[in-house]
Amino acid sequence: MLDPKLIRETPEAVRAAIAKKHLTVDLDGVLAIDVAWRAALQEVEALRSKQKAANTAMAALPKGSPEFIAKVGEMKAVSAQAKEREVVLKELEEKFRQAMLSIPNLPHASVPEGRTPEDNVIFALHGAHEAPRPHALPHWEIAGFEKLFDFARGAKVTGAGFPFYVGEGARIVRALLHFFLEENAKAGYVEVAPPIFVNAASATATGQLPDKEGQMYETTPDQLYAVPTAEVPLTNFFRDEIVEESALPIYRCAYTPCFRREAGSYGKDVRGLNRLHQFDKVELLKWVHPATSYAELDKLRADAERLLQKLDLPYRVLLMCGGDLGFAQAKKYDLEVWSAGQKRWLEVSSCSNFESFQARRAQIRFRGKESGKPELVHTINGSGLAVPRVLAALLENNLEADGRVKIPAVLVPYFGQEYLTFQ
RNA sequence: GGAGAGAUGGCAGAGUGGUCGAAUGCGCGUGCUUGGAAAGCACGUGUAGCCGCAAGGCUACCGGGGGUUCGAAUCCCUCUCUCUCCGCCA
Repeated sequence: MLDPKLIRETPEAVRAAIAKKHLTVDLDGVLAIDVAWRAALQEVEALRSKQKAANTAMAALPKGSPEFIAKVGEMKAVSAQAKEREVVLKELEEKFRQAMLSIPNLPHASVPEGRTPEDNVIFALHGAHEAPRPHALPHWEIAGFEKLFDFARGAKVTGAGFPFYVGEGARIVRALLHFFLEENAKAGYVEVAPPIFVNAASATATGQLPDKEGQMYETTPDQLYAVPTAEVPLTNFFRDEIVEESALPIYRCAYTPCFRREAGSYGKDVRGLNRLHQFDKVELLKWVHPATSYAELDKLRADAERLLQKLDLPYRVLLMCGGDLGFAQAKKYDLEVWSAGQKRWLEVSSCSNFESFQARRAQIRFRGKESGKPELVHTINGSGLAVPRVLAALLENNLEADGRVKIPAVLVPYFGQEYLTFQ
């Protein structure tokens, strides 16, 4: 959510910033609601003020006195009017809130212009993704793949996109998660194991609601949402709290399974491990002082990159253009790993600065030393990392002539073998 | 799942229809005192919205929502959460 004062005082700047995201918002409509709301508010407050004054006067009068009775009669009318106007005020308030929730975050000045994914800027390229890999295959074509990653039985038991990981398949997933968590701990992120269901208030605070309602699995009858990413419970950890300024920045990481309905996806995107309804991911999250948030974003991105470097996987970093930025992000980098068998880049991490957009929805603040007043923190998050696509790249890039997959040296202590043998 | 008790400011804890944004204590801040500190003393100490150039003013908030009333922290309904006992259970 944006600061209402921002759209009220500098609507043209807001309009221009939203245009950079290639989104359309009825800003004039929002401003009109705002004007009506403020008028109604002043009306109601004047009536309440009248009631309060009468209240004080009546307290001093003898209960049954003629003056008292006259006052009751007089105030009945005021009370009725106040009630009536309050209904109008509440309606406008809700309308305004909904309108504000529908306004996207504004992009940072350093975000490049652009409309589509083709307009994203290649910010960095790491590793020799073009090196010849004569044995590379799309991972789902590797002999024995379906034994370790059993999609057929997953579909039977649950549905498409919910595979079983069996034997070496389960162990390589566990090894990757363990590796990620250990590396992140070394980088200063405190590990958290959060709830994997959240309530509507939490999903609203991070921006999943009302914007992406259909993307989450929802439970009945309790109306909880299966987390699409650990970002949601993690960010909400400090919801409605004021943290110590000296505690900032706060670094946390969490492993959770992630659940996404992925309605509308199709084709090559959903083959094999490319896109699942349930997948494992470690998320990095920071609550930071606004003055440091862009430096902290760069650091978080570097932390995520280091994981790919240690796994010796070629990757690139995209700086997302305005049109490809999400609803809530002010700036975003995507990390994409090279998948030698598919000959394409797979997104394995998305590192974003939300500035105060989530913090305002979630009311996460710190008490500023200077002002003495609560101020909104900035939130930053990114994957570190998402398992299935890293695994896909690892399988494809490291496939050898004999059909085995070489395990990266850093992962061997976690996996316990030097090769994945498909046995 | 059943029965009962409870939810008040940073914390503890009063307050059962009117002058209560809320006693008191603790904590915190500033000042006095001191060689310095402690103690003591004095004053101050919530969040948010609206109006205003400002000084300032007004309004809301006693777990959430709704109701009764001229008037609600206080009465009624409802939801959520916490605690105690019972049941069940990894």
